[in-house]
Amino acid sequence: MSEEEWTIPDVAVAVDLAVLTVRAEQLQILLVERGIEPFRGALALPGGFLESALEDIEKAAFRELAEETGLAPEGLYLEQLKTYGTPDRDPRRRVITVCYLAVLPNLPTPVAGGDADVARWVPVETALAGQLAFDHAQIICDALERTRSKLEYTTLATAFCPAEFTVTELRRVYEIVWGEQLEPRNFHRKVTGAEGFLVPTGEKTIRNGGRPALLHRRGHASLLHPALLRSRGSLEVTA
Amino acid sequence: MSEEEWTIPDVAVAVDLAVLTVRAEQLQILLVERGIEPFRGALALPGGFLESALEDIEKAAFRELAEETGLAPEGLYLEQLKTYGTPDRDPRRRVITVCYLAVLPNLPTPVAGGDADVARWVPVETALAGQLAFDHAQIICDALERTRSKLEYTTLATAFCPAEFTVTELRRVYEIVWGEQLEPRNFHRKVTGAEGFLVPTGEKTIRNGGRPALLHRRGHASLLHPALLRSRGSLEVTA
DNA sequence: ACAAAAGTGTTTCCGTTACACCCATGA
DNA sequence: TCATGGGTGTAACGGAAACACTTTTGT
Repeated sequence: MSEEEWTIPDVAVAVDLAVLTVRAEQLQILLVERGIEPFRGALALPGGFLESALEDIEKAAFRELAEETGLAPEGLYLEQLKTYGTPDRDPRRRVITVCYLAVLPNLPTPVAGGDADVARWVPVETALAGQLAFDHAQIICDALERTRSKLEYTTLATAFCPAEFTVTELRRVYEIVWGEQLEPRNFHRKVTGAEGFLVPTGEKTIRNGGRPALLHRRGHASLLHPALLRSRGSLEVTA
Repeated sequence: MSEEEWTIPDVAVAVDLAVLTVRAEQLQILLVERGIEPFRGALALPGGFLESALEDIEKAAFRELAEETGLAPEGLYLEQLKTYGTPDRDPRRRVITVCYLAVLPNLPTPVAGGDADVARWVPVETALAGQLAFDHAQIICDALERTRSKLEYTTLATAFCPAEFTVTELRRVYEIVWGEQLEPRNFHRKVTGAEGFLVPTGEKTIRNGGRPALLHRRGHASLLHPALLRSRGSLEVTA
């Protein structure tokens, strides 16, 4: 913090959200269609400016999420992703936006409620292929890489699942987010053997057909050790 | 980005720096002594407000670093750490600060030059034991954990070293940052075998006494795979 | 010759990979 | 009884940990 305190530049602070879920066997992201310029008609991340000079940033993220989606934090995972502040990222004025990454289970209530303009789920692949507002394509890429990476060394994958889920459903999350197949046997051994990852409920489900599968809840662990690594065909630089 | 664009709350945007280096066999951090209230006399991270509404955040980080330390980016590593914006973190007004993590080699020029008030290197342990301004203790903890973690799966450790260094010097970086001893033989095999981590210069040095050691430069790789993991006695939650 | 630090070989251990088969249910 | 998905055992492989000895310099 500098000692001098002259003029405070006129900078607007916003919060944007990259909300991910797995729906219809695809990784999808929550996007809104912009109703005004710039980028009118383009898809954008849900978000908005701080409501007051006293609103906490993370609280603002929760608020925006609730406003845009009508979602209460039921099994919600939220973490700060990164702050984007290139001077020209918004043509109207200087805006820096603190972005959050959120992960939700697939919701029975699609995205109703709230004052949601036109918030809707879009497959990530589709989103990145089209025109996105501002630098939101970059933000989505960063959110994607963060998510893929966190699946390796944390228990984040369970945030994509409902409160009770089967090992196979969890494996599908990994496969869909990473875009690669995993050995069912090895995956099963790994996740059931990892201390604090899963807690068997004792119940069974036949919702996927075939032999009934044991149901599990998330365990208390948030870190996974040793990690569950994806095959290194896709070694990109994040650092 | 929200559709509404009413009043923009009056929020000041600052940049703070957690600058780390290894000096005197210790992990040290660059701190300044505050000359004004609040927290007058306390140690704080170097940083300051954006200079204009058009200054890029990362550029501001570089500028503050140069101003406070007189350092030109010579082998400098800089990455965004996290943004801190609790409403009450600064008693004067609402300030959100985008924090950066920087890593430097041990400098011959301690921290002279510039308009540095009283910027000086402080062992991290000492810093955390004392009174720090604002939420800077938390920021330093986050910087520490990020650094320790990045040593595992990236080549960040070389940023602590001068342009040319020995394998043992690199190992000392790991040992000091992680606070644990490493097997010299296994470490040597690992880092010399890792594709793109080190490039032998062919030169030797006797600066550490004993048998002359081969000198190396940083290689092109920024990711380390497989990772070089610390022993899991200290499993803390970051997620 | 000796002290000091750098460099090398090998065995053991643990976790992952790559396999094929049996089990429990609904149709 | 068959189709569908769930669950298990094991051998081979690869990287990491744990170990002691040789090499090259200065003194």
